[in-house]
Amino acid sequence: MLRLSKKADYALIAMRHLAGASADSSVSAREIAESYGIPAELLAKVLQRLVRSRLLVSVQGTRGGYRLAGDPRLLTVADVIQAIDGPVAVTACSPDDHGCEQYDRCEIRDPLWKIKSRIVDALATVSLAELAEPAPAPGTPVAVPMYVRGTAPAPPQAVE
Amino acid sequence: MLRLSKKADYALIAMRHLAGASADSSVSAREIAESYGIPAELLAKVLQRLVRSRLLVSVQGTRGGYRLAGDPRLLTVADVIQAIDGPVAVTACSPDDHGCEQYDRCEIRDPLWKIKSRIVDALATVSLAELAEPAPAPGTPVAVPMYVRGTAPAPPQAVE
DNA sequence: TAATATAGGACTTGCTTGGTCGGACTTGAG
DNA sequence: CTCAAGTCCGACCAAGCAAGTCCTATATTA
Repeated sequence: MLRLSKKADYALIAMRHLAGASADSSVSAREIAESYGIPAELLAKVLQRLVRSRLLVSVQGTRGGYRLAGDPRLLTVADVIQAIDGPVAVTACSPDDHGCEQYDRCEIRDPLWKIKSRIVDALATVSLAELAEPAPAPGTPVAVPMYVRGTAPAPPQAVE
Repeated sequence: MLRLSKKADYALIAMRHLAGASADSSVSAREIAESYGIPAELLAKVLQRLVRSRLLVSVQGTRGGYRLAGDPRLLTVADVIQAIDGPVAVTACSPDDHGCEQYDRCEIRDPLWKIKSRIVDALATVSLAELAEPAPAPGTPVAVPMYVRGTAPAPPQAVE
């Protein structure tokens, strides 16, 4: 599995949309919802959470809406996902919180935590700017290392 | 989130345990379950699934149990997780199956698929052998690229 | 044959997720 | 000042899924 939640999907779609919009106009939740066929009330709640996480700023009142809170080249997919779904965690336990029956007997924590940090890394290396223009011309400087492009031949095993 | 299921946890714990056991003796489900405080019936079903996926072989009857089906250096965490939770998928849709309302409007698929393949990659580069000996002596040859060790700083290169 | 394994389907339960509703607050226009 | 459009935000509901239990069948050994 490892599927991310629909709310996270919606958040990414909206953030990408806003990354494409001009930086000083605000777009309403309803407008975005209609563009992509997303339940408006739900998207609203998602956007509110993004505001609370300081990824968006909201403009209240008539003709209000949302705007990115920062440079789309610096906001990453990881930021969005963590704002919605909470911190990425592969295991039930973390260095602080041993929320697991077999914590003391467990021998697989450490390697899994390493894997987790590689996953966070994968999420953090894709910026919203990249989402907004999915086919960057070769040589376009996008504040991100290049190994993210080049769809990883997914080594030995059957990926599916 | 991105949390993996408890069944997958149990599977990894069991597989690691078996990777540590001698290769020609079989270990029963109950034995493993008791070692780690895992519900026996549940673990049994997990192990059965691993047999069906050809990661384990089972020995029936009294003093039966389970054995790894292959070299622990070649079996990876990705294999185990995919056997239990099904193919890793970050999005609801895949190149074949557009299982999503906003498939045609959606612009974030491709980058997310790239991220997915990076995640699979992270899972596939950790072998059961590595799980079994979490602190490999420097220089130990374990059929796996070395950038997986060296925890977090996430080396900005290589991958391929 | 008795004891101990795996194999596997059916079922319960509790939490999470997706989605809805209704009210409070903000702004802009008359 | 007041009203309407629109946003913010918490509470609520329902369906689905994951975790765990139970029960039966089958295989193997002593």
